[in-house]
Amino acid sequence: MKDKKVPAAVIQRMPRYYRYLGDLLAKGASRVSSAELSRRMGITASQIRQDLNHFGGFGQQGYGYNVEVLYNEIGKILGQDQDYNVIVIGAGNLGQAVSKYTNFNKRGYKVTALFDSNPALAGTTVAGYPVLDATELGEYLKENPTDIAVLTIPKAGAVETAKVLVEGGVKAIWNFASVDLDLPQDKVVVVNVHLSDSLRVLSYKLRELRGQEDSEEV
Amino acid sequence: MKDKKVPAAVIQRMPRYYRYLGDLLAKGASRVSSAELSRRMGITASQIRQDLNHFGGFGQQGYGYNVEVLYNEIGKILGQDQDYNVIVIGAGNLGQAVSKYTNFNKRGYKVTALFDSNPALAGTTVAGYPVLDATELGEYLKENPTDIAVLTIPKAGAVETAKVLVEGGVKAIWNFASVDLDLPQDKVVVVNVHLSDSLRVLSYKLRELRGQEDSEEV
DNA sequence: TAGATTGTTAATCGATTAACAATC
DNA sequence: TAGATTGTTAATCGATTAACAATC
Repeated sequence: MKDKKVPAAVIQRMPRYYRYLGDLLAKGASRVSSAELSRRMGITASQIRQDLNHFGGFGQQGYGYNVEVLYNEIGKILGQDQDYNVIVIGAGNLGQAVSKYTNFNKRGYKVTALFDSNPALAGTTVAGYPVLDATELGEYLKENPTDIAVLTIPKAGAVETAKVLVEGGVKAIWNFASVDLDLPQDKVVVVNVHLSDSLRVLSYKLRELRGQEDSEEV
Repeated sequence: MKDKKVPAAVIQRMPRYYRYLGDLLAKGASRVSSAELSRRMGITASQIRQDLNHFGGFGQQGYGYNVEVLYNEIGKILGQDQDYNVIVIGAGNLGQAVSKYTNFNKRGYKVTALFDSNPALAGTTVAGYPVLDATELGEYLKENPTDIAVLTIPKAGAVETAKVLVEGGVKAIWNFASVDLDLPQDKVVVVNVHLSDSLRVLSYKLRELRGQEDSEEV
């Protein structure tokens, strides 16, 4: 039951715990030990216990963890017990895919509108959500408090648009643009999904793997 | 010019260096010091030099780094000097978005086909690429050597499909399915893009930010 | 040559793992 | 009660930062 700042590495692992516990729950498991979870997830039991204890003592000596309780507790930690108003900036391929992503809409993330700078798209709908003109963004945010914005526009306009979002009171940006936004940390949180970075890491690893294969062929 | 295994954290940072150097190059900068890059990127100059020296001594004392040389060197490290045959598994929203993603097709990643388990989609095309029936995957791979597969199907079928990919000689999987694949590391490399995990981290941070705001309002 | 900046070694910091007393 | 397993402290490991000699 500590309260120091939780390390980023720990936070990154929480959704993975959440997934594995969800799977166990779906299987009807009622309890799980850190040792059992360790085997399934391929990380040490020690790390699991350390990680969880950043947030509280959810287990019980001699018993382990109640799967449902732990699942729900982690859900709360990850804000899965709340609803969010979401707008999607950019009605291109990626913006549309995110808007339509069903798992996304199911779980409390409520898309209210998309925005695009292409005037031809304004007035259309995507998966039933209205597409508005990008110039209306600031005005829209005044009337429609929004928790999360998904940025799926090219990097050229991303930094500028992000400022409008922050001024409009958006508190969280899910950034798919290939650029680092550099916004005031006390006003807004950002999580980057740099797909091209990710693909380059994959390409690095692929080359590395092939290098190993070659050296074994001697 | 060492050759120990490069830490994962370093590899994750390489694409970011690559982006910043690309920007500098576009601006016409010919040289850059680690101190200058440090200021721009918000990380220490020491870390930059340490990171780069995992791969080689690309700089010159008293001068710094030649932007173009360093950009190209990192490009090689990240496999950006090669072409890749790519297939996309799942012709849903995400699969289509990835297939159409222009930045992706521009840079040596050549989509050859999509696969979908929905027979209604087989025979159609997405952005000019043929959509084939998922049952043809194994056969296709025999005749069409493929470097990279992009997995954009629901987690239910992902593990099974991944096995077919590995058997078919695919060496790299870009995994968008919300599941950990657990494949033989000497046969295939995997990079995960767990979007729902990413969104949960954003939700965690949002809650954290709001908690700070509240405590300041006292 | 003098100044600048790297490459690399050494020091520090933080994260992971191990160990074990507490306790269900 | 005896066995199991947590929560937590201590030990280890690895990554980041600092310092500086090498050198362009």
